[in-house]
Amino acid sequence: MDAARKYHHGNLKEAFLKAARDLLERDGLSGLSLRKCAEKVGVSHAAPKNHFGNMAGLLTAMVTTGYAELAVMMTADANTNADRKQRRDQALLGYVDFAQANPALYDLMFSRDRLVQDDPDLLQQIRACFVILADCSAELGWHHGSLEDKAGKGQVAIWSLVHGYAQLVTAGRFKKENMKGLSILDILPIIEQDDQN
Amino acid sequence: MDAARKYHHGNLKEAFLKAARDLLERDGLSGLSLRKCAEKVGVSHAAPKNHFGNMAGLLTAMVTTGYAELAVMMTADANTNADRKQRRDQALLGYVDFAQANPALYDLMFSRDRLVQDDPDLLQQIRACFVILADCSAELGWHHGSLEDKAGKGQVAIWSLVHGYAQLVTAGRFKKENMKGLSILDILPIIEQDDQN
DNA sequence: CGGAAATATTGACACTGTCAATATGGGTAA
DNA sequence: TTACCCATATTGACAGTGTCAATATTTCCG
Repeated sequence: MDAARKYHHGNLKEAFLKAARDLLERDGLSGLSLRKCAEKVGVSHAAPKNHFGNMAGLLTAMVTTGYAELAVMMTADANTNADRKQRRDQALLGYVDFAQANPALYDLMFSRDRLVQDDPDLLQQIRACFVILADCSAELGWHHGSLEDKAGKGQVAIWSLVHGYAQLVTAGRFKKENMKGLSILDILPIIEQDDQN
Repeated sequence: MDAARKYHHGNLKEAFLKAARDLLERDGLSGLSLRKCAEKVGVSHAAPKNHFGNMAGLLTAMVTTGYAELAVMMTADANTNADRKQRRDQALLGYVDFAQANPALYDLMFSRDRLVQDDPDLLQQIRACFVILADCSAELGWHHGSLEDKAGKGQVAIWSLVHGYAQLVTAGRFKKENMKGLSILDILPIIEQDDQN
């Protein structure tokens, strides 16, 4: 079983995902269609149905790979003997880098009505990213109130902050004069407590 | 010139906006169409073109009213002689309340490829909301670094946090066990510095 | 009263996602 | 090899979509 060349076309599924992603970033979500994907790959217009069922299935599969890549971006360079603070910085920087490199896909990853929200693979990849961010919040000196509150509130806070920042930056909602050479790491120290490491 | 009853239908423009918003929250963005709006209002399928030009025009007009309502939600009860902290809390709570009451519209308000991004009315309403949030950041004890940095970074931080929180909450991305009776005001103290008021 | 302008309708077109029916080819057992 | 099955891909069709040009209708105003 050669995974790359089998059946009629080869691994048409991955070809569709690649074509869809190209179209998504080039023309936006409203410029993406199953028929354009099929034409780009060179197959008939109904071919995607065999692999994804429908449009939501294709988008969900594409978004799932997006979360997997996001996790990679957050954990890159983690093998080096970096300390906890460096790993936290890398995760946050990687998160924002991913959003800026794939703005249309990033938006789609938080869409509420175009995805199969209860897809097991999707939920698993989302959870993996959340775990990485949760570790980040644990590295921060964010703890008010009781200790059992800390984990939940800290995770909510860190995810809210980095997601909001990423989405607003990619949407161009901040004035450039305020963002001159600014990064998520420059925002973080404003609102975090004095680091206790 | 009676603004409410003139020409053939009356103020068809507002009727379209109301119908579109109903459909948006009921069926999601992908379930909204110009033809359904027209049918709901009781006019022909091409009638929206006279008032909005195209679909992006309708969505942009609807989103613009959304930002105006968001500003109202953030400044409600501001006439009472509340102190600065109370007004800040009201703005943040109102922001999240709006998102939870209009989740589909709130998502559309941050869409990147379905709106006329440079529409003057839209930009004005966005800026009005941002100003209110900027005042919130000024009320907070968030200032690291030089004073001239404070305004820009604080605004970026507060908008990132509240937008990320609102979107993730409405998307159901947080576990309910972590959100038990939690509000944006419970998240804020975790990451803000000791209040200096 | 009558023309001009704003507003709404009609009909058409290309495009979309989806489905049923059909065709094609590879894998496998005889 | 041969024959079959099944995954895969194609074809044709359908309802629905946004958009546009041409036309019709109503209101406004001189």
